Amino acid sequence: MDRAKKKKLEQRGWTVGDAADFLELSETELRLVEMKLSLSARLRKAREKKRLTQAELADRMGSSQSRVAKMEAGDPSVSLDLLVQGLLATGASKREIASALAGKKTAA
Amino acid sequence: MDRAKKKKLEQRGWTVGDAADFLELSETELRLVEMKLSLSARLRKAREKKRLTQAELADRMGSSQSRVAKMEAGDPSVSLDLLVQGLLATGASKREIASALAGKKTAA
DNA sequence: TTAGTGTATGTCAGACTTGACATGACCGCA
DNA sequence: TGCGGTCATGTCAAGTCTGACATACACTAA
Repeated sequence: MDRAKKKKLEQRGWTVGDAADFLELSETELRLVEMKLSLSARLRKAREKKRLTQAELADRMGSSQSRVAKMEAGDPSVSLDLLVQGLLATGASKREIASALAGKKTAA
Repeated sequence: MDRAKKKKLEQRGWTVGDAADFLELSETELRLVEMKLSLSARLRKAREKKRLTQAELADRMGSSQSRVAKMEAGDPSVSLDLLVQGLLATGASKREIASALAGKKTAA
């Protein structure tokens, strides 16, 4: 399955850059990882702009500080769902989330 | 939240937590669900445009016909991750996915 | 130093998601 | 009428993700 490959990648900690030697990590998977990284970067910016601590944001979304840290760190154990929930919890709009997902520059 | 809207969602199998004290959380939940529904609608359009059957798309993404059906049906058991992977498998770009996520009309 | 605040990282049981399968409904066609 | 192709829905073992916790690190102030 595709999943085995993905897991292999994840064990190397998102070696997104040059997975060339790493079997054909499908183009799709790379794009998905890129999106996640874009969102996690945006999440940190959004949280800092709101001057929230990780613990405060965690509280807002019913999660924990450690998971928020992982979200912002782009940890492979974090789903797209959770990243989006995190951004929503900072008050981001769908449009803002979409823009982050597309990889646009942080406007703030 | 709008009663009719909620009912509609529940008919599709989504359970929307509705305690008054969790109003804010429900609001973000709702937005998340809206995004998923937008993406699933877009997925069906993208697949049909490419003239792929559910089984063919499933094959492309290493999944199964039944799961693709659930994706397009907006089944709650389908994650955002999987929907995005599905769209990527149809050849959609990040920008197109972002646009779908934001709820824009299908432009193409 | 010690204390306080904020963040990072590893672990794990329990909850959730997944692919696969079975099965049924629908449609067009011979 | 049956047949082949497509899609929908339910189920479930196996796999993944999650919140919580413990702990460590960085920095600041007393």
